Amino acid sequence: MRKFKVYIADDHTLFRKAMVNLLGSFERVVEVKDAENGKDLLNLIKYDAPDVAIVDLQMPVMDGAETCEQIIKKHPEVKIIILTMHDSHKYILHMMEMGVHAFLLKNTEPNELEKAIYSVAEKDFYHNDLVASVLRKNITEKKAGQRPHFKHAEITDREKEILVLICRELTIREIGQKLSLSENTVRNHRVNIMEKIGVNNTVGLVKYAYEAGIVS
Amino acid sequence: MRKFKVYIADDHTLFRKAMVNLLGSFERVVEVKDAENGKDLLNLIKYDAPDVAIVDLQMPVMDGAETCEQIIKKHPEVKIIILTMHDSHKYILHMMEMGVHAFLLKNTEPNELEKAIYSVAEKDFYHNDLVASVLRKNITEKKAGQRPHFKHAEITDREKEILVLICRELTIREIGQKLSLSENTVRNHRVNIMEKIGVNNTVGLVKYAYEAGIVS
DNA sequence: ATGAAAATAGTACAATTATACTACTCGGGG
DNA sequence: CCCCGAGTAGTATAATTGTACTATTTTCAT
Repeated sequence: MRKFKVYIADDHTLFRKAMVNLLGSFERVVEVKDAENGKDLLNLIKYDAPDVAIVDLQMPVMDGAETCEQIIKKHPEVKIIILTMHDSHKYILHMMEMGVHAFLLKNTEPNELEKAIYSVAEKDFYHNDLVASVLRKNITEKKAGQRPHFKHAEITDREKEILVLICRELTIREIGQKLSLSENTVRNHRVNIMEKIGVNNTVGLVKYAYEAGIVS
Repeated sequence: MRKFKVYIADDHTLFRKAMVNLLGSFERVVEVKDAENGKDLLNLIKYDAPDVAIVDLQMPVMDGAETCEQIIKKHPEVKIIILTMHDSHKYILHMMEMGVHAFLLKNTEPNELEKAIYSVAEKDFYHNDLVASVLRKNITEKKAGQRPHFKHAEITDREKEILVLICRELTIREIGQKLSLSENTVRNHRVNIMEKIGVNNTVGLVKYAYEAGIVS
């Protein structure tokens, strides 16, 4: 029976440490290390690669998506399990395309996590209801053929910067002043973000920022 | 050396179960029970009261604030520790007034949680940096005397209902239609919410909803 | 039964956001 | 060398939100 090395990245220390405990109690897990953000996780991996990396989607410093992209590029042998609070279909699809190996909500049972670890380590993928529903939704939406298919374009650094300021309750004008930009430019960035993430008002922007871990 | 019974309420099963593990490993904790929301926690307490209840501020069904209010009213002997992801000064002050015994961010170290448990169980309160900063801020704001002092009024059920719909990206008009209300009424509720929580635009509303656990 | 809080509805105007375009510059990859 | 995406800036208009009030009815607790 193979045993596995597992690393976990999450910015909430209490959750992370508690998870380290839990993971350590799994029979086929032999070693657990933890990191408080994506950057630290990458450093750990560079030094000594694990079988499985568990990554919180919501993290500051380097968010889950970027972290996974790096891991997949530099260490394709490491299997990735994404943990997320919100079942945000948007990224899940995007990250499946990137090659992530499993998605779990933070309200799953510990034994499902255990199954998922063994599954990704041995069979490359863990297929659960969450993933199934995302795939199904994707199919039906394609059939309906409504929107221009949803650009899975990443939002750029500049756009992210502006999104952060929007979430600090600044108006377009104030953001323009702060960044020494024309209000029109800021407005354009804002519109571009909204198009990329597929929303059409401020509420959608803020929700995205929360769910992507760009704020708090 | 007294030993303590500790209950925890959190809607994220993985976090909760991991915490049960962690709590069980503390020397002076003899019994741990968990509930996935405020209602269940109250039932547990009614049946057999613990020394300390750890409550997540962000929960559906019955949110942290309401849960604490009930516990304090019906079981004043139970000490309460609030766990929160966001260091939202707003509620912390409000909940301190209610009589909650400690506040911890989810990114504190496990041993701080352990200290906090023993402190609230024996000395009624655990004073940390988070609490200190809230108190300091409260003092300075009072001195500055800017806003009409910030009503710590609870938002009502109707207001909460409307806030939820706002967070579903409905406009005032759509909410009015959905609830069979005049747009003006919805607008008024919206304004009242904003005043109560001390924000002045949509972004603030959505952030509050997230931080209070009213959405996702 | 009486006062307070909550819920309802209104008017009017200011400010901001949302939509829909065009257009120029710059740097990097094919 | 040329194209493309990112970043910048603009115009114009519609829609929605934000502010500031008044006012009536309902509901609930003392």
